[in-house]
Amino acid sequence: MAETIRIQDIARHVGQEVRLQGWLHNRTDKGKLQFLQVRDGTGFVQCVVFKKEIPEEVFEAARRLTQESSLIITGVVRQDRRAPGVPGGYELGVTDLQVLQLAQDYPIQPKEHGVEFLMDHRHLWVRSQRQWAVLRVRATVIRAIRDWLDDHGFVNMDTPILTPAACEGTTTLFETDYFGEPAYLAQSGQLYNEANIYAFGRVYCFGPTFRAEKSKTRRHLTEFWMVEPEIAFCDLDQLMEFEEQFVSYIVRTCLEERAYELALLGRDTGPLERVVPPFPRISYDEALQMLAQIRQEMEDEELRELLKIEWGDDFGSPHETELTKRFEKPVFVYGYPTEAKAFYMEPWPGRPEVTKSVDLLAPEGYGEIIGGSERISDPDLLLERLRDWGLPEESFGWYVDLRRYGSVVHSGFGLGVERTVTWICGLDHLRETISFPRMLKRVYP
RNA sequence: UCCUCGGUAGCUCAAUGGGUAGAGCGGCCGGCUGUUAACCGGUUGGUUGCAGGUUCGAGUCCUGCCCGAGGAGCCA
Repeated sequence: MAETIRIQDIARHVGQEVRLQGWLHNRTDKGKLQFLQVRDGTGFVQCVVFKKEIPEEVFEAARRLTQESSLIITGVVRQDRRAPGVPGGYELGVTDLQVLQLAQDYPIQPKEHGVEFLMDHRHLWVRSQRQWAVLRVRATVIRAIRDWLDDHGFVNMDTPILTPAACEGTTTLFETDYFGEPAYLAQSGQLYNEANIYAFGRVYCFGPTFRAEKSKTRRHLTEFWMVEPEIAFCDLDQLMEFEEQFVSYIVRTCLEERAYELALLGRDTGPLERVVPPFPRISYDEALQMLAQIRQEMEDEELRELLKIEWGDDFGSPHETELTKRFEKPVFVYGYPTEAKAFYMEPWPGRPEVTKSVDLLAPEGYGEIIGGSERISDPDLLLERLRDWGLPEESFGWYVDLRRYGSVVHSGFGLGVERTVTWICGLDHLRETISFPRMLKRVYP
């Protein structure tokens, strides 16, 4: 009996009779000649059925196949540059076909659909080529993240998802019942990993993060994945070096391993090829000057209004988008105003109104994919900040403790997986970068 | 929460100034030996988001509501 192979390995079987197990993705019927596009999870391949080459009942079975029917198909692999698929250029000259289930009325057609319809059918939409490509890039991004960190001395140290209070005390949290007490779904593991670095030096947590913000934009999910490395004996400059090496590795891995997928998505990989260290670094103050300049040259009245900003304000999406359009690589913006950032950030030496914080903005208008900072290492300063921010000292007792027993300079950052995948894939909305997105108006399916 | 746009066949959309709701795709039947979202012929298909109002007559005008999309704020 013919060997069962996977489509991704098809190039190694030219001239052999093989079996594929999969689903009918699409078809073209030319009468006595049929083209079946079959997918098996690892790729897409064209299977060609000639009436005169196979028994009548097999030809009839092929003729009656419907979109998404499950099947086992046997045939001889041959090279043909006309054959579409991933990898393209190979097709199967069908000799036998076994239909496992004939699908009825599959709702998603190979044509344009609206977002609402597709999201209602997300459980089926993931089968389509674009979604398949995006989600495979995501898997590669995640593996690249772990590989790089594991190879650079980081210890994976996952942190609790059920937490007693806001880590940063600002954004809205999802509340849940914890045996009669309120508990909240984590929005960051950072504070816990600031404890873990004192045991392991370099650590990272990687998991889902929850924000109950009523954000209704193309760059927000209520449940998203974030990797948060935290590093002992690391200041802001060293942090930026980590970040640019890290991000460059992720991008390069996708270029090397997901070339088919990026091509299928129509991604221009030119801008991604340029993602190599060092990345440009500008201060918040310089960024404000650039924005002022951009505003002056801006013809669009409405956009000019949106780009208004005063010293002390954090950037909004329009600011990030316009800034990053001016750079060919991801760009670091460091030194944000203290009042716009979290309580735990180390003040700039000699400028208490500025923090040793840094965001990494992805180019081509994509904007923030990383937020990070050097953390306060002095216990008295930290206590002062807790008071200034109006946070309950007793809740942060353990956190202040970390500054009492061998405190060291340390830094860390959080990278948003979905935003990174959106950028690498060149998408205009991050909802396609996770298999079942959770958004303001979406918890089904 | 605010601003803008939208909701008509399974899907994507059309329908003059208020006058019998239509096309493509899909499905079904038939044809075709190189298709790439094939093509050709036939056929099937509707509580126009919901409720009320104006009118001889409402997909179209008015009021309220529901749902979705894009953006702002907030953030990764």
